[in-house]
Amino acid sequence: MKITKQKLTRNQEIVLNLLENHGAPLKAYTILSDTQKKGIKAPTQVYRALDKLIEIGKVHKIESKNSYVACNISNCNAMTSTSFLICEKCEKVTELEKDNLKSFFGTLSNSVN
Amino acid sequence: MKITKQKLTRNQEIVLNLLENHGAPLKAYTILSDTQKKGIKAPTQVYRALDKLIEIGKVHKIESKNSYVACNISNCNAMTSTSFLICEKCEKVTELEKDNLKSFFGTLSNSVN
DNA sequence: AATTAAAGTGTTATAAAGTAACACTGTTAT
DNA sequence: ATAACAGTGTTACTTTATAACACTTTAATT
Repeated sequence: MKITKQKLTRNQEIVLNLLENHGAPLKAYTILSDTQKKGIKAPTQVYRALDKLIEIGKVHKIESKNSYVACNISNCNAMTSTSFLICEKCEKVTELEKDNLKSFFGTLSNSVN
Repeated sequence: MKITKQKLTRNQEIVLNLLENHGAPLKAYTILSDTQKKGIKAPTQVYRALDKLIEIGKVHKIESKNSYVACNISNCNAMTSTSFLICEKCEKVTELEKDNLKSFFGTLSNSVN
């Protein structure tokens, strides 16, 4: 069975499509204004869609930028342990494959408690 | 020569002392209300102090929590490459020594460009 | 010592980011 | 079919952070 967007609702799909087409992080209010022609009218609608997309791992939030980006890792099913390299000159964002990161932090967290 | 707080200004010291005494992350507006008895009256004053303290490495921002915490690494002089383990149950925050992290990401970023 | 540059201060106002609440609608799932 | 649940649209609001401006302090320079 291939992985599709079928279970996404209208608003969720609008937001995800925008993020995927854009290919770089966007701010919530930019998403709002870029989707108003499609019928999204209030911040709440954007944030609700983002929350769901983040929950299912399709979108990640880049905390340090208050921005949201479509996951570009194929067959991504990790909702957590994401991280990004952000170029301080050109702002280019690169998502890291998370498995190695997860084990990296996993080891550390064991040694801490 | 020992490392002191001498070069900090009044507001910077008020904010740093609060964070150090508290020993856990605080939000900017909590810092504001907790320092009003000491004369700090507006968000700007808190953010300015935080900016400086972050710049010199005495304080780190925890982006995912919009919170600020005093650096607890002795002789810290790293302004970047900090990271934290945050317990999802008790919210306990543990700062990681950054050298290993820095090299971890350093290797990755070389392989990405 | 007088002057100037740089950093910091106090203040008011405002922008940006995110959430609460409520009535309603569509979609499964027994 | 009807209950349970997730999603919608809407208004209002809270939280987080910054802009702008006039003024003061500190240290460095001639």
